Amino acid sequence: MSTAESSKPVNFIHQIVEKDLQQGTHDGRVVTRFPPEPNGYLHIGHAKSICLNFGTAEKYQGACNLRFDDTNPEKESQEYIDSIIRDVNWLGYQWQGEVRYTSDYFQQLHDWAVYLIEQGKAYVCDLSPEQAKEYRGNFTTPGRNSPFRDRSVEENLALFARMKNGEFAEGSCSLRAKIDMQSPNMNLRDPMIYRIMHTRHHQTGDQWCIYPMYDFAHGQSDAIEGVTHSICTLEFEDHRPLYEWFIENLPVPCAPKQYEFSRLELNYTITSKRRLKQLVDEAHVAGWDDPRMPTISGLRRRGYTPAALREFCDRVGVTRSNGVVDMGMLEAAIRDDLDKTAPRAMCVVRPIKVTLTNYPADQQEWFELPNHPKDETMGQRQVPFSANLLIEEEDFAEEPPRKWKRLAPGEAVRLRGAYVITCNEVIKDAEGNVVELKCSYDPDTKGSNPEGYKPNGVIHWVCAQHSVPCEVREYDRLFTVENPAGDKERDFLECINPDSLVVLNNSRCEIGLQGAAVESRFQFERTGYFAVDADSTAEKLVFNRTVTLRDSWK
RNA sequence: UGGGGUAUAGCCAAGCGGUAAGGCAACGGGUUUUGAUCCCGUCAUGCGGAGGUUCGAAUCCUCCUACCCCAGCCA
Repeated sequence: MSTAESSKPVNFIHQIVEKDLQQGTHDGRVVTRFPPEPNGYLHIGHAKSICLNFGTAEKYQGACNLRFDDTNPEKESQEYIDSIIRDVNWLGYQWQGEVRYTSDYFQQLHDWAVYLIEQGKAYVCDLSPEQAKEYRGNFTTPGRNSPFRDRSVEENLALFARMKNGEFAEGSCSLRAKIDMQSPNMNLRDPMIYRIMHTRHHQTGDQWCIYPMYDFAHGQSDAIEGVTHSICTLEFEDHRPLYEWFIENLPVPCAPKQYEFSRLELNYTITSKRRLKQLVDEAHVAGWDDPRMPTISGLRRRGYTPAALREFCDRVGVTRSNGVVDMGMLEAAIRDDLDKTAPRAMCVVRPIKVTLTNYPADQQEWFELPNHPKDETMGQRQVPFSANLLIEEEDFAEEPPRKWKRLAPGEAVRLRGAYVITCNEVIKDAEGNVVELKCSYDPDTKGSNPEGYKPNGVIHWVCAQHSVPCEVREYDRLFTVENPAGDKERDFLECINPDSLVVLNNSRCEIGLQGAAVESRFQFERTGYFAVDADSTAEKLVFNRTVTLRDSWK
């Protein structure tokens, strides 16, 4: 097979980069940037952008900057900055140099605004927000020129200086680029480039009371940093002509190019910052890092690995078409990773007592089980065994359905890594609930099956005394419908899955898990992948179910 | 409604004029002391629709349709 046949397809952004490299555009440099506004926590959609930007730099020996697009201090905070830095780091990417802020460039941006005024390409407009809206026109009606459009350079310079000096109230005037009020592209109808905002900024304090708009800040910041490929999402497509207008009309050091790709959309969840914030603020979840949240920090706490998230982004691909990715793809990615890397252990989530009537009551033995069925480098572990055991409630059925491969009256199953047992007696409480199973074990089945004998199933178990009490949090998808935010009739909050979290307090895991580190991950055999939650204490381990095992039993 | 985009299987996605990759899901079968993993197989005479160009079209042309984005002093 040739390398061409075996190599993975190259996404359209990478095709552009390769062509640029080939033609020597941007002097052969590849510089990207991940530019979040610090107004919320990063979510799975951002992961796609992070992977694309950092991944592109990595692939082509370029560099990627981390820049906070902090032009609107009203919505931003240091908490968000800290969380974003943490999340990008956790995903395993390293940015070039220091973390950058658009606010680092406020002076330069201001000077360029002055430059535009001097060139007669920007003016101070006294139209109120309402009037400006009216003058802008709409899709079918062209806009009209502002009555302040033809102020002299001198007047504009003076007015802009007074804006900057805090002489005007918010909303009383703004600086606008003089482009084309008739343009079919609304972004070109004399866009606002500076507004007055008497708000303290988390980085620059009270230094400024005028702040640049996104359009005026973004491209120029890219240029300042020497960005070559400015990758953003599709909704900024209409902004590209404006992005280019500023680059062409300002004495910027280089000419970055903007490219757009489609946002990641996942079913059974939401990625709107507004709604995620609402879930947190109204306490529908425990916080931004609640394991049910599609945030990076939530996924991390849920037990997802950076490798799985990166693999997922890779599998999803990069295109310009809007689609909705199935949650199953995300789950497949984490299963693939954890199957290879997570040590196995046994944990009985919903215990039911099993007493071995023919096993000496005072006897105890230890079995040696592999930590991984295929990877012997992961070593072995010791698991204690005695006459008093615990098995999973759902592994016993008084009246087993067809093809049942678990325990039932009169039937035998293997206790994983130990003996084959047979259920002889079912003990119930006053309400008729099964509370204990009296079983007998077969000493000849220790470790392996005798000649010609094979029980029809294998179940997990734990020693009643020598096991560790723990709390298990079974997480499921947060919403019951594919597109929670897509229903005009029903608020997304009404679509929250009432069973998205089930807490079990009587679970017991094998002794070796005692003291397991927060964030360590395990496969609880036959039940799923679990990660140790930060809520764990010395007295009680808390496990989060990351994802169940695939279950093909119907 | 003016402008800008996008349509390939249930979902994501390759393809760039030479006869429809791959992944997820699903469905069969094999191995298995996890109903897991792993392995093998099936899954688009078809590329939003209709015309056209061509020996040959998912790829080029024309028209049509559907969906997404834009009328913040948000990003």
